[in-house]
Amino acid sequence: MSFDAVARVRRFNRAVTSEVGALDTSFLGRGRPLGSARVLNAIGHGRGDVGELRDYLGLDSGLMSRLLRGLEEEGLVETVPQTGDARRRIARLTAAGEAEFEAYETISDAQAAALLQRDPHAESLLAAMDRVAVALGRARITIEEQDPRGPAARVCLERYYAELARRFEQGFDVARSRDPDAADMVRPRGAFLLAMLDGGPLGCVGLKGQGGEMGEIKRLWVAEAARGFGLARLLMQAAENAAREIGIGVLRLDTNRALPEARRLYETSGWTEIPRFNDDPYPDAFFEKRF
Amino acid sequence: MSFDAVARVRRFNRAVTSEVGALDTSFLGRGRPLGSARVLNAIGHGRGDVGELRDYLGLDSGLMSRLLRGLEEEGLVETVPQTGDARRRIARLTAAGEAEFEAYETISDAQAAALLQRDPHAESLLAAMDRVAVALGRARITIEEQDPRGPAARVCLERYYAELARRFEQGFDVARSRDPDAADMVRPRGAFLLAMLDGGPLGCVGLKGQGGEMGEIKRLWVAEAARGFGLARLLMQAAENAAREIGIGVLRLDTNRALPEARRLYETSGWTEIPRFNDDPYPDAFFEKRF
DNA sequence: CCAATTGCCTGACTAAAGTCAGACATCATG
DNA sequence: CATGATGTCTGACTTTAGTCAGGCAATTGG
Repeated sequence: MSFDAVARVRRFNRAVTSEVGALDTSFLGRGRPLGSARVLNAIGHGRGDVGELRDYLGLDSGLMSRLLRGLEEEGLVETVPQTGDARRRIARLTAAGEAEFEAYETISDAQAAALLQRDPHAESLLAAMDRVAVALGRARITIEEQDPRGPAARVCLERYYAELARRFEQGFDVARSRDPDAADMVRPRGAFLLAMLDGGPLGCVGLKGQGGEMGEIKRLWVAEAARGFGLARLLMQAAENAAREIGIGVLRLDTNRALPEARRLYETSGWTEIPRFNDDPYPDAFFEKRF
Repeated sequence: MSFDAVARVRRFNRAVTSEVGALDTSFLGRGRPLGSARVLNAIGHGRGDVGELRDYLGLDSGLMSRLLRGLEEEGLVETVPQTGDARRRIARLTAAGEAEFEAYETISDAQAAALLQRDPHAESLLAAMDRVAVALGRARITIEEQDPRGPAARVCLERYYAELARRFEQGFDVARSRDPDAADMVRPRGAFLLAMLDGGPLGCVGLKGQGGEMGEIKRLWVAEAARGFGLARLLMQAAENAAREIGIGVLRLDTNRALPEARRLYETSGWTEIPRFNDDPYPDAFFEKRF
């Protein structure tokens, strides 16, 4: 590694600290101390369990309790005992709290949008941010099953199609391809899996079923920023597990020579090449796996 | 811009905040409140002037004064009146302060190194971090004249050569090229300019003189993360200004078709193509500018 | 040389953040 | 059903951070 690698990381830290600090102080603009604001936001983002909150924010139990009570007195939060274990408490936003939370979200969104706006090449900035987020948050990546028509899935699919269009010599048009029916990638027939980090998608794979024991893998894609971490393998694993649950015993897929990394993945994870099994104009290689 | 651009920025913010927070709390591990630690580090990084310090850290003058005195009592810092204006004061580290500062630096460096180490593709992570740092710190980029044999310059040149090797079909070997003598790129004969952000280089350009009114532009390079912001143009402008100061009235340069963005820059900033004027094996296009 | 300004310092605050010991209710278990 | 463990809350702190009004010395500009 070149001498200055560490210096480059530290330059990054410096640049980012001042930006993050700016966000913090802008939170103060709403007349609430940072601590309370952080608690309110964490609750708004779905962290209800008081213990989990304390853990996430790294606060002492006494301080946590006091902050919560402060928010309660403002009428922004209410806490109820957890059903099943009344020692634990769950905090949730009241209507007023929801409104206040939205105000903070608006501030954050506006700052993010402003940053993108003042950059002449926002797309490359976003890609770089994704890359950094993955490096820092790798441990938090999870595989989730979601509807292929949901927003996160749609983002993945759009980016997947765009990438195919870039990489195939003849371009790519979804309409000409054998686009699987969404219903075939939802239980009970199939499944659609997403790799998620902090609420946003990083990759996807579709398991298309037809009710029988045959299934097909479709739409395997990983965001460029998240490549090289074995995510594709994880997604495929999850898809195979789903197939097993659904009762599918034979999986097929098609691919193209313009995607050598995909081919390598299949070849090293138990797939065998078979003759063409469809008339889709794009693929030129076909694989099968039984289990 | 796709629907989720803002969401991606916010995911980045979240990932980075926890990392930065971790650094902050690790600073606390040395038993000093964050405020004092920040002052100590700012001084260590060469920010001596008390007013500048206050400005940089965004602190009230009273608080600043108190923090400084605290550090003085610990024997880490001493302040002396500025020669010329005894109202202003300059803070500098004592030997003990230097040692303490180094300890903080070591913590930061170790965290940075650990981050790189646990990433399977550190080079791409660094590139992404550079890209983000540029986006956030664009306003802080400056053009500085430095020795072409200094560390920052050497980093640039190495990356420049590596890029030529990647982009030229026949590769690139400095030894075979007309490598300018460093002394020709230092005053009084020439100059070497760097685009700097937060102490690290983002690009460079060499102005090679021979004592006469002819000069040559060499080694124009901008880090990939900083392209598209007009840095090359700024560097060229600075080189021309330096040429004017030195008494150079005619500038030449050579380039290669494998670098179309360079060619475009020359064509749109007053350069005219001329016949080959040297026998370097790599260039295939030659330009001149008079002023 | 006098008045206004500048740069830093001090004292006297307030607010926020963080700590710690114990109280209290609830839960799990033998 | 007694016992210990768990999760949250309360009260009584200390430490940091931040604010504001003046004070003092040095400097600047008539």
